[in-house]
Amino acid sequence: MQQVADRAGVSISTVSFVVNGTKPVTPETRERIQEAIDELGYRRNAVARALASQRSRVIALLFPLLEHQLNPFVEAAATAARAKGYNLVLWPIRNDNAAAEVTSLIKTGIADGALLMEVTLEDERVTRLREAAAPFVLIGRTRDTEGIDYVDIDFESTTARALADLVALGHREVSLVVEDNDGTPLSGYAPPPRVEQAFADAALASGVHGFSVRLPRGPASGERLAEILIAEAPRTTAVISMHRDANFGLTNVLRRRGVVVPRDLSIVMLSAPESAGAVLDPAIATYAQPAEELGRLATEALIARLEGSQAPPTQVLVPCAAPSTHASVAPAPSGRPGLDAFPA
Amino acid sequence: MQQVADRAGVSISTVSFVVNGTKPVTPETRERIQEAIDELGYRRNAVARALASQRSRVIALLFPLLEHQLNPFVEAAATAARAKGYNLVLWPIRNDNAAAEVTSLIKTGIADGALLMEVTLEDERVTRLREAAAPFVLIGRTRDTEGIDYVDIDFESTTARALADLVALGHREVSLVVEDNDGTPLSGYAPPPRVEQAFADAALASGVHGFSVRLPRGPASGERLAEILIAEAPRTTAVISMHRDANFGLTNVLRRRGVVVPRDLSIVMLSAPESAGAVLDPAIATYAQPAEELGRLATEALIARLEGSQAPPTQVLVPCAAPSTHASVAPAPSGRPGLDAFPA
DNA sequence: TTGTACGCGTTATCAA
DNA sequence: TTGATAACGCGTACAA
Repeated sequence: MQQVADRAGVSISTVSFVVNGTKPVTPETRERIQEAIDELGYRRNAVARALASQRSRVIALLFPLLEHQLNPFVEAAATAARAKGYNLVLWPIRNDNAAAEVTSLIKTGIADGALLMEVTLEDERVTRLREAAAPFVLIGRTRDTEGIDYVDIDFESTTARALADLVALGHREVSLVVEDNDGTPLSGYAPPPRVEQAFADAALASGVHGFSVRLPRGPASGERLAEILIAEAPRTTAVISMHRDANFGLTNVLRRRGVVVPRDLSIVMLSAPESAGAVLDPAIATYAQPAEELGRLATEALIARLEGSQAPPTQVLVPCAAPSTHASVAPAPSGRPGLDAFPA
Repeated sequence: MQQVADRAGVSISTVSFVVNGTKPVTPETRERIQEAIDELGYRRNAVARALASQRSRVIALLFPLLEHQLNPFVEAAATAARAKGYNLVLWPIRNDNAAAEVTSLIKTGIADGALLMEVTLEDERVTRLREAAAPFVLIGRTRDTEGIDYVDIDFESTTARALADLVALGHREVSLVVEDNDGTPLSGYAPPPRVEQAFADAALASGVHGFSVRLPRGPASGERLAEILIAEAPRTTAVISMHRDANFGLTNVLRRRGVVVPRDLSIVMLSAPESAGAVLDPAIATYAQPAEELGRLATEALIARLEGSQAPPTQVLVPCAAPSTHASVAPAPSGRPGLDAFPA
């Protein structure tokens, strides 16, 4: 602030008046000050402001820990942070001006570091945080993870595990469905291709015939998936799904045609909330995403950095948990006709 | 801090050493200081600490605004707050020590005010915030709302509306299912009884025969509901559901018995996320809870108070939105046999 | 082991 | 309309 004042040839209070609009200032001096601010990239310090004004400008969102209403990841992160004397502030960020958002976050002193959700392969927020020299931890991974702290779901091992579990039951024709984020704001989101690749690798390694489908989000994709399987992979005896909305439509169509899950077709879900499969009939076996664990690990890793840890990057992959129900999984039916043989 | 120091007969820095464990202090003096702290209820000011130590101890959780991963209410609140220069910090709170939590929140200067989620009829957080003289806004309502700012769902009008919509289609035997939170941490949660009451009133007023069921959470409740309806209210031609988990089981059982939705039975959901009904087959008509609007309104009301507004309390009730699909609703079937007449 | 005093970056009061 | 300066509440060299 003093630097701005010097540069504009005014006193520090005048700068304050301009920044806050507290008192009238001549247009000319206001302009000079604004220039100085821009040139220096000055941002008022939120902490000092809070101390001087006796107002933090922070709103607390009190939520009872008993009922899991919030995203479990967020909840775990908030809890882990508080356990270590930190607070978690929500920072919604529009991708189109990640730059400004991130620098302001750090320069104003609001936060010491950041946790990044929904990381894409090339994530601008990462660039900005690095420039700002602010510690951060990714939930997910960028393409280049050199020297970066992250925690992510171990899609590779989870996919291999899911396939292996099916293979152990005699399945030899397995289909995979993932979400297609192309053309959406989430394009560049890594998990779907990662799982596709892992699926292809694991299928090859275990001599399974793998069939892979990408479908956009939305409930319509379930029925579409059924059609595709019937037309293009009718010998499929098991479906691995990492698609939020496909399962309902899929099971509905199958049921109408007389395909019985799991007798005729096994279905498992990958990396979904634990509760996602429970509502279906039969309950879908779900390799549940370790949301709480990721939230906790990420937060703890970040706090370690904030407290000066110079340890090598935390790069943790957590596999999804094994299904708690197996109602949707059965041994591969021998001699089952192709799905296309069931009545339409 | 000075007061603590005086009372303990030491200097202010010694107090700091004790509070932070920065330097060794004789056990005796430490004890004297601790006593003074307790007696005075001293809590170190987080803002001053942040300024002096150059560390805010705040972690930012960066989430892209594009993908609605978080609770829509929370997201809307965070966004509305930032639009007005405030930040939203997540404050998970255990009901069993709401007192300590809330006072520490305010006394440490971390937050200027609070938003309360999952409000119960007698909510200790409210008592504490009042004592602390901190502005707050409820999402929901306590029993006594005298002078309290709140925004809530208008369960009364939404329930009446839902019933009226069914009545207009000729339904005269309607059943309601709500969640039973008795014996759970959420006991004392107001919405279920409110809706029951509104349902009873509206049924009476419109000459409808209303049947009402309470069931605990969990997927098992859907099948239980079906059994109950078949046994106790077989003439029901429409179900109003404000139960998170009941619909899947209900439709599954009905389908197995040959009951066709909506031909034989109409189903609507009350106060659920907009997407909740879309996954079923047919999609369940949903009176969607106005989560974003509540988040925004609550935040704006709180900020108004923080900025000194002396206006009378904001007490807003927002009805749920009309369903965007009606696939699960049809005119009441005339001459349909009782549900108990369908094959088991 | 304890105390003194300065600095953190603002806001706000009062004077000019 | 602008400037000087005292808070704001704490951390921490440095001194004792």
